[in-house]
Amino acid sequence: MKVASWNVNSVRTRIDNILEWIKKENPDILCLQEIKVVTESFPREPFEDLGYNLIINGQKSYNGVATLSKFLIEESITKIPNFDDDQARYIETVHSVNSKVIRISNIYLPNGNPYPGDKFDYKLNWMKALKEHLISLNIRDESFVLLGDFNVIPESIDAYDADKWLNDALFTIETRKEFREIVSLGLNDMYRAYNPLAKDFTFWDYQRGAWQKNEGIRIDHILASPIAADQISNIVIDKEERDKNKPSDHVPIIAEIDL
DNA sequence: ATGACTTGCGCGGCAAGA
Repeated sequence: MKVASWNVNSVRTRIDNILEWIKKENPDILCLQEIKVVTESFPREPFEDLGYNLIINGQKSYNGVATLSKFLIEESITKIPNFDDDQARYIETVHSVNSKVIRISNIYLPNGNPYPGDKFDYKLNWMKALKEHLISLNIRDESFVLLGDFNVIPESIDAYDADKWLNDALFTIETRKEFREIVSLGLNDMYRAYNPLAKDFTFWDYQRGAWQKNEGIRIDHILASPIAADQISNIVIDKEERDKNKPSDHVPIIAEIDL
């Protein structure tokens, strides 16, 4: 089955692109970030018509995440437990697939700029709360995938020019340290695992002709527990989507997972 | 280069993104 993540930068503005992409890729589970709409106004029907069950965690104007699944969603939560968050950035779901299960956390991790400042502190606190929650889950003992827009450039190879990002909240040493601590709980960066030396990106700014100059960064990730990693047989970044009319500034990342 | 895009909100021009 295909599990995908995509920061769509407004689900209502991007609806035609998303539906066209779904018809092309036919993902079984699709995790969206930055839907920029309240839950009640999410355009449910076109997705339900394509056979998806929906869990939506929306917010007015900013943020918001949605998880679409062709499978039965047995459990879902829309908050990181024990973390008081007034922004819609998390959905955790358990999907029942042919009598097997997979747990998926769909995240829109805070941007954190400007650095330093309150927004950066919020980002680090959010990451620490996520880490504490992942510790409480026994992710080493189940098929677990953590995916979404991390707003983290893990290593220098993940930016067109890392020197330009040294004091940015996406790449500061504190951000990368916290990311490593999350990975160290037993998660694998699947795109990097399959492409050890690739300088590939998932985001290109709308400004300065960044796409045309390939000045991108890799900040959308699919991390997998050991059991899930063994179930993943391929992972791709669909950069062609960035060339479409009225694109999101992020492109989808898709994993092939067979439970 | 102080900007440069794009979106939501809401109807003028910010805030936020990364």
